[in-house]
Amino acid sequence: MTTVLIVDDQDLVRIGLRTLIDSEDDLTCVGEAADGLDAVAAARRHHPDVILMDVRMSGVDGLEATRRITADPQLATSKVLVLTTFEIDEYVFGALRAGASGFLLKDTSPAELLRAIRLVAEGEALLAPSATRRLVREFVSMSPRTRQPHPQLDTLTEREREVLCLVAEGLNNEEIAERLVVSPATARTHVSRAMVKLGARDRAQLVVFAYQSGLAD
Amino acid sequence: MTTVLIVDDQDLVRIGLRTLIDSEDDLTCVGEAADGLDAVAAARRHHPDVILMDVRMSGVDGLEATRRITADPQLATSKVLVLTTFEIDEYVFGALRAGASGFLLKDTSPAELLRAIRLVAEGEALLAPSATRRLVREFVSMSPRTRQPHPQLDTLTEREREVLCLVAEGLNNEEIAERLVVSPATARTHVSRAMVKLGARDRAQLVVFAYQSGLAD
DNA sequence: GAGATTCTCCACCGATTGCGGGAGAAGAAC
DNA sequence: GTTCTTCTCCCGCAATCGGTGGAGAATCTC
Repeated sequence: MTTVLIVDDQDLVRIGLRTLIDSEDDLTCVGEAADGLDAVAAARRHHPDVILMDVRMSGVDGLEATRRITADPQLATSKVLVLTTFEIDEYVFGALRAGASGFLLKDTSPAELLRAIRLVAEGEALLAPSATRRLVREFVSMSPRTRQPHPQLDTLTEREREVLCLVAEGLNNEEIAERLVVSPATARTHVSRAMVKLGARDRAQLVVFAYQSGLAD
Repeated sequence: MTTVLIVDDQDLVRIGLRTLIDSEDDLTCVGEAADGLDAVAAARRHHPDVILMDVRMSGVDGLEATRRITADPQLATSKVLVLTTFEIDEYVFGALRAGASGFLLKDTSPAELLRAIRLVAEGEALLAPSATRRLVREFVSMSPRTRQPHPQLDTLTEREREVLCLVAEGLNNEEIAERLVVSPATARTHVSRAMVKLGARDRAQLVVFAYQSGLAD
């Protein structure tokens, strides 16, 4: 039997969800909460398998409550499924960063919602399709491969790129020389060439370039 | 009517998918391809709404084919739904970075697959639950908020943090002074203090710190 | 073999930088 | 009122740094 905690500040929504859940043989609603503080307390009391969490609530909101719940080692077995009327990037990403296992809109069909509860209880994750789209878009834009390396990087020789990496670690010329087992003069030459090619005045600007081009992380 | 292109190197899989799709009133299979090159050619010929794409194929694989298709402005209306037997991070993330709108496993139920095709055709995204979990985990670990700022950042005064940001832009002391409308001597003092507090020897090391602490991007 | 590229090293010079130390003014905290 | 913090500014010194020019050796290309 999968136990569910319902968190929503609207009585009607809670009643509807409870009715839906209790009508299923394998699901049971073990509690309700109307705000974030209640939610955390109820979660500690009941240790539900799944917590249906609304976002917009007075006082401690759903995202903060989710953070507190997922941060609590005692509640590691409780999964949070965020359920909201509004689909905003901030909500979607905030919920996932807060540790939510799922994100659905309230206009989801009852069948979908029940399926989501079961999936989340099994440890899987599930997002509304539009939320998935947002997440994917964000993921792609965050991906390092999207950040194509500056074309100027190709003008550097192999050795110069190597030196650039070391500069980006904060090493001075002497340390670079040690690492590469060359004379300090050589290290300086490479650094100088890299600066000319990349239009940098400083080694500091080299570091900036290295990070922004994705050479360093 | 939603048009579908099936790409898979196994005849049996293509036959099964075609039968499934053509049995639906609102879906029709307009073509098949057995490898990546065929897939791109067939897509250009038929402009399908949705392309079911296998990953593992000889020659040009599904991910590369997906990249070529999504990179083609002529094929902007075609959505790619990746369908594979193996769920590997590399496949999931690679598919999304390549521009896929969906990622499903071949053990998905026919009903789910059909639903996914319709959702993708509508411009939504859909992932297998386990793929969603991987994506969410990756997303959270990539998120800047996870990368908590170094505690040493708090030891800096407001002004010093400000100066640090400018150093991280590659500015020298004089330029920093101009920006903040103070004398170069003041800028140098702030930079020096920041270096002492952060244990940096160079302004280059300051830049490294700024990027790694998330102060700069 | 000639030419191009790359990696290696050196010398010199001026400029910026980092370091130490000092100091005044304004505001907050006690 | 005193103390603390922060922001502001200055001087001098040694070190590193960046710029310029030159040069030998190895490798690869044509």
